[in-house]
Amino acid sequence: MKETTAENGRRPRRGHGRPTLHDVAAVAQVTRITVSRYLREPHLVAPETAERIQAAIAQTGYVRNLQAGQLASGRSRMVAALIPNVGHSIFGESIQGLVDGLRDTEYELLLMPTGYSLEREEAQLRALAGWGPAALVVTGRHHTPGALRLLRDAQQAGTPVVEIWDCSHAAPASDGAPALPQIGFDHHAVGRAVAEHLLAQGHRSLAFVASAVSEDYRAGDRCEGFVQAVQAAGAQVRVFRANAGDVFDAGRAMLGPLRSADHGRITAVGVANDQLACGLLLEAQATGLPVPQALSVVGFGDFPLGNQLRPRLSTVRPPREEIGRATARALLAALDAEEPVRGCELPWQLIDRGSTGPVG
Amino acid sequence: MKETTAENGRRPRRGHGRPTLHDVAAVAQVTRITVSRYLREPHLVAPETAERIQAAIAQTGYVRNLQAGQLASGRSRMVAALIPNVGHSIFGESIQGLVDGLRDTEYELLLMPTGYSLEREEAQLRALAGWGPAALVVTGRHHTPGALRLLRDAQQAGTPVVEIWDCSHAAPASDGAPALPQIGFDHHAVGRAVAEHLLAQGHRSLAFVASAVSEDYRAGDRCEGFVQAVQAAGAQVRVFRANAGDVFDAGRAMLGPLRSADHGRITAVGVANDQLACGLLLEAQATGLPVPQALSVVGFGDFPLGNQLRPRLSTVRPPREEIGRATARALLAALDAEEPVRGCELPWQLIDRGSTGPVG
DNA sequence: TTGTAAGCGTTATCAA
DNA sequence: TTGATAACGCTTACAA
Repeated sequence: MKETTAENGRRPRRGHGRPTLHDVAAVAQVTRITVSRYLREPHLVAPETAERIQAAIAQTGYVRNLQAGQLASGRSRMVAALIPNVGHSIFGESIQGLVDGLRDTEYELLLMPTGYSLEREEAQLRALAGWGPAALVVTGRHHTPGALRLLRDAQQAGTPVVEIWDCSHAAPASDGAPALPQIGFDHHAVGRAVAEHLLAQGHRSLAFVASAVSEDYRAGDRCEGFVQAVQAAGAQVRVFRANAGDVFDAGRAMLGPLRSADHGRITAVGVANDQLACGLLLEAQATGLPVPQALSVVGFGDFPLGNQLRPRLSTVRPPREEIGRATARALLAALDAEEPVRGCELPWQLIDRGSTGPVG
Repeated sequence: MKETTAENGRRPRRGHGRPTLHDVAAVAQVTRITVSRYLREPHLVAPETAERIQAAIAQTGYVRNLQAGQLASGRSRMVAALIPNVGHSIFGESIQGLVDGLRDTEYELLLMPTGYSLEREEAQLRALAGWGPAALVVTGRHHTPGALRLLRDAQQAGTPVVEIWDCSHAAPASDGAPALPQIGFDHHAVGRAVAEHLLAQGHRSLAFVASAVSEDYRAGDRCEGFVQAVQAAGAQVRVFRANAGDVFDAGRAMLGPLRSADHGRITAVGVANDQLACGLLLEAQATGLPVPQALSVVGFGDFPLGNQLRPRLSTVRPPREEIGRATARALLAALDAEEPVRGCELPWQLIDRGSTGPVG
């Protein structure tokens, strides 16, 4: 049975009624501080004492109160990560990497979905401030001015802060403040690479299918990079924006407009993500349009489905899981050294499969 | 500029050096408790005082320390949810529902992925105990004995606890303890319904493709229900287990064994999930096997892709998002009333599309 | 409507 | 190796 501070089994007016350090100390016949020390630095406690304390903990069913510990020490063990959509497979693997990297450390991961809304991100950050997280992870480099202020404040107070899934070589913010550390890759470069790959195959009239989620700024960067590379090469490019709703249906629905635009001259298309691209491929299949003979398609994300369709979808494989792992490593290092996070650029890969080919 | 407690700008030996209630109170020329009261119950503070406090908060840049508040009040505002795989679309929507349901309340959601491992679940619960969460959400009704003890202890201490994604009418645990409240549906019944649907179409030789994730007990329940219903009808049934690895490939790889088993007599198959089922459909498409003429296929999950293939995949639509919403509602009600969570069974739906048909 | 006193359960600091 | 003391920042109970 548990020994509780309260006389009867009911919950006391204050506190939770569960055993505290005090209860354990009483049973082990030492003082609270010795028990606390045993929990934090067992080697500083005499073996016999440690044994008594161990027994007392088991007997009382004591559970350490992390809240109180954090208040007293001023250190938090909570790493907060703000992710647009935790259910999205692409972020799911990064989260998995973060979780794996943080496992067996003293830190816990607090995940908050922002639903691709910068306003929600700011609100979450504000709520988070009261929890005093040990470190902050946000997605992307776009934030509201308020959110940016919160992030900078946290950083200046010594909290490691990092932006993931992005790595921009663009100029720093207009206010001259240094950019936050980033762990990810340059989406603009991805867009350029996709375009250059298609241009090298002889395509001169291209298109990009943008995401329906206008606040997916990373997809926006890829689109921009694509467009700039095409224009730099003196070729034609048009941008289409996918509809909201079922993403496969949205992809399917793009085929018609793509075919009829520019008098049917478009021969290659970059797509914001693999799901849209798969929709496009499925529709091409259904209507008998030969891919890549009539239209080359490149997606983004390397979702498993793309490799199942015929032709297989050419795509870009982002370092999905590695972003999470690298973030965990960088955070732990920063926490340990009491330094800012050291950001890094991670490699992505253009995978040329059956859905792309030379003009003709 | 910020007013800090510390004289210089550096971090003090203890504390975080940020403004506290005390600093705000000094500026507003009241005592701490009045500021605290203003934050919790503004209507109990005189309008003029409130105004001064408001200004003082803005001036100092004060952020409430939730940790300290929780320690003092003995109440936590953290709802913890243990989910097998946050990146899985099926759980993603439930999480979204939970988030939506908890938004604009005083509670925060702490998400922890367990990776379908019961051991990890127990470890997470143990770590969580030190945080004193306000409520606990776990996935499914299967837990290690240790985890079950932690859940029961929490429940008895007044913490709302709920199992989601399951709703079993099976007998309670062998130790006679009452089952934990559940919000979800009966997977056994889903398996039975799928089998009965196929039996009603005249199929007499059936199969079930089980998940490669053996710790997905809910898929196991569906399999069991399927098998029992077939056997109860006096028909034949075989169970195949999918390979690990790419889930589409695993589904594809099942077609051969399914066709060759039982001298090629199997005419209908239930599948653990839609991804496997889509793999099966893609392979049938690739090998020219007519579906449903030669083989009827029913999946589970109603993933968007199933509706894109031809024929469209028949499936079961689980109340994905509704589970999250209902959980949030039930938790808030339980927290409010200081009662155990009221579980509930949610409806699912068998969706008959093109991949199933009568024998022949 | 505001204030005083006394914690909440832990840890940092320094002394023994 | 152990302990006494004083925080950490906030809230409850009760008094004025």
